[in-house]
Amino acid sequence: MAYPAQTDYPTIIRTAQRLIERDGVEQLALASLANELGIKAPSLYRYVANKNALLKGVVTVTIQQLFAAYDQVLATSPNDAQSQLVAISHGHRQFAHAQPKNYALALTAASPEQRADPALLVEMVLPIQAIMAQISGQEHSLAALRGLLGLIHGFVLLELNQQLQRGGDLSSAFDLAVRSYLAGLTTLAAA
Amino acid sequence: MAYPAQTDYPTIIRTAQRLIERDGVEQLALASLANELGIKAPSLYRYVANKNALLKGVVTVTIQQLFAAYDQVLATSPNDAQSQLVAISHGHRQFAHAQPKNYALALTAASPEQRADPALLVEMVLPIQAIMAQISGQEHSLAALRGLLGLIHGFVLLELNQQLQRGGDLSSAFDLAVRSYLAGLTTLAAA
DNA sequence: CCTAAAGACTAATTTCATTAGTTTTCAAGA
DNA sequence: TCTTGAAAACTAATGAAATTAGTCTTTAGG
Repeated sequence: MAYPAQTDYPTIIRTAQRLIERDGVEQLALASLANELGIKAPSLYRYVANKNALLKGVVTVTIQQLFAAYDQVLATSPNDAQSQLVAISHGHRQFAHAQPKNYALALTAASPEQRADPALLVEMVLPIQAIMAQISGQEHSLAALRGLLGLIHGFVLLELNQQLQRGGDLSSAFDLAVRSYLAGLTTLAAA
Repeated sequence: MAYPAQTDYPTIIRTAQRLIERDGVEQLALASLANELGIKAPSLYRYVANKNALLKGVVTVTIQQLFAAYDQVLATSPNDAQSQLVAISHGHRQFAHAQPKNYALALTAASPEQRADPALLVEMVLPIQAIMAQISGQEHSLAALRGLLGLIHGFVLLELNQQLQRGGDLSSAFDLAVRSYLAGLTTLAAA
């Protein structure tokens, strides 16, 4: 009905993501974001309820992008479960390295109000669980999946937080860790 | 010299830790902390350079407590490497559950200025690496250690961030994951 | 006693998020 | 064409927090 919008929700989220990746979340002020969009801070409130809601939006999009990356990986990797899980692990890690700030925000948001809807996570991880079941058996597939996600996520976070600074090839350490876990699963969980 | 101090650095850190655990970091205002200590906010600046430095102090102490817990565990567990690493893993997880807010802060502090000195981490983790070497061999001990810490840390963090909400026994899933990883290591890294 | 400096206080200042109230633009109906 | 109303933005104000500046108070040591 009136007044042409000078921005929109997707643009706001995308811009916030960009600023976060460039300067860190702590530096993200609504005024800077608005400025980047060519509007004033209060105008943002037409689109988001408050700053927490804005961050939750960013977090949600980031997680969707992560799982889109999963799909990419699956589309171009061998058909056996082992290869696929290894490929997904590396894809996950690469994603995190490509946008470390947003990745960390998405999965370790301090305030519950900034976290993504847990149901989203569940939905997106189901296909992976199916693959995992081929290795661990149905019975242990949820537990086994949790272990793998934990391993990937924890390793990557330690990297991103500069807590693995003693040198050595981190990519091959990661690869060894994932393969070891999967190898162990086949002997333990299948038994 | 003069004027009897109404507080001191250790007390400030301990009190901050308590408030963080009770209300979350986002809620920690210097005014509240000061109030809890019976002083006014500006007086805190006698003891810490700024809020980031305060948080870094909290983070450092939390990590020291975590590794003290490691020592506790090692003192009362069997002598074989496998048992010790499993015990440490569970001890780590229990520590995180006992003080989730401080744990998350300590290991995922957003701002680098709030993070603990990386050298501290290295120093404290060396004994664990020695144990790990018995399983993985010297050559792979650093990589293997990184995988285990990642696994533990990631699993716990997913739990704390409410991202493992689909039911099932998380303790046994954790146990399975750790044992699988260690089992896989013996076959892969030792080979 | 005096005094100097440590330690605490009050009173700004600054930076943000958020709210209130107002103005502008333009689509649609008279 | 003119009016109008509502969406979208703006300016100005409020309030919370961290931090800084400047001042007072206590007491150990001379």
